[in-house]
Amino acid sequence: MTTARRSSDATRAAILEAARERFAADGYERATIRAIARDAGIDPSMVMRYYGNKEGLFAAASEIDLALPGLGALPARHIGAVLVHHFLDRWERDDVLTGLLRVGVTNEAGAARMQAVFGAQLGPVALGVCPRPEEAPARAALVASQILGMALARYVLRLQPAVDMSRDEVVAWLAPTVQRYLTAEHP
Amino acid sequence: MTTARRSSDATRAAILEAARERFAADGYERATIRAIARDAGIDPSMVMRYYGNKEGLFAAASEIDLALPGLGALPARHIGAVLVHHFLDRWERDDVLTGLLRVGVTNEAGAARMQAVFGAQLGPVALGVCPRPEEAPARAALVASQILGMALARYVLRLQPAVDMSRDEVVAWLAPTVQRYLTAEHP
DNA sequence: CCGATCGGTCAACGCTTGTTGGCCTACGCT
DNA sequence: AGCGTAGGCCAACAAGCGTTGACCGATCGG
Repeated sequence: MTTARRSSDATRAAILEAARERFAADGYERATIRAIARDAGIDPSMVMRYYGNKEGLFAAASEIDLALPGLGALPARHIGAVLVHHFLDRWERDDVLTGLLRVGVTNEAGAARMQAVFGAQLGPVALGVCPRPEEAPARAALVASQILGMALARYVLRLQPAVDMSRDEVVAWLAPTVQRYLTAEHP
Repeated sequence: MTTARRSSDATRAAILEAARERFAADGYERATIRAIARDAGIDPSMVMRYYGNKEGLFAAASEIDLALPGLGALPARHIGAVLVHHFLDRWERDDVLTGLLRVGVTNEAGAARMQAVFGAQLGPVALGVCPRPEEAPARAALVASQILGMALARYVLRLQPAVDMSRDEVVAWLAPTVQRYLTAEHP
């Protein structure tokens, strides 16, 4: 027994998990392929075999589904609270979003991915509830700015007061903001 | 005439300006000392002479004064709008803040600097206008989250709808949010 | 007029990075 | 039993990085 062998898929998954953690913790440049390979318990060259190059690895590692809840059923007045709550959940479940944010700030491809994710997944929600359809993109961007800003302060920069707030407090403060961005009349 | 000589201070300043631009455009790791030196028109070793090492250069390049306006004189009801307007100005005057944000997301020292800047300069403003003094840090963090979030969307990630909004639109949307975070009763 | 000082270059160092290609070996199939 | 193949390692590559120290010429005070 020199080295334990795994199925190809198991190794792929191990690499992906290690990559997600390292991208989230270190950002794109400082998350080295060598470190990721070490975390996954294999040789760096395996990463190249499975994902082509570093960009390809990041592309695979940053695939994400925000899984925003269906909006039709619930009362339109509570949509702000539901949305904020859901985003906090999503952000704390794993570190894919943190990684995406960290990379998106420095890396062109990361920024593009971020645009795509929020555009495609928050856009429809805004379209569904806002008064005039042509305002939907701007309203979605406003919501994104507040959600991303809180995530930035709380999970990335770790501003002390933002970290100390409870989830309920965050929801209580942010929900009315999001609600207004989505449904209020254009000021 | 082989090479034009400058005063020491002029070169220091040239380096600092080049460093600010590169840090803002590329983040900490990709902003290389060699590239900064090239921009400033000198040899990389001069950067070391003047600023010791890369960390020292960044520390010097990220010194910033938010220059928040005095809050005493103006009517307390307009403080949200004034604050948002001022931040947009400050953000667009030069790229120090963009650089600080870009670096703060990946770099420990950058995050610390960001915490210091916003804590020390936004904190007092919150303390001056919020109902209960012990809530000031949390309120300042909330304001920071919205301001930073908009800066992130507009100047770093460049989400299209956020870029397309006029300054007045941004102020109109964000001012009530900031106003509420600072002065409203704890929800 | 001469020597110190100042602004500046040059060449190299040790190291890390992404990436490549060859080789090895255990396993599954026939 | 024997062979192909899949999973994996190893060693090396070229390039780029931060950083160092020796050297050079202009300038300026005595």
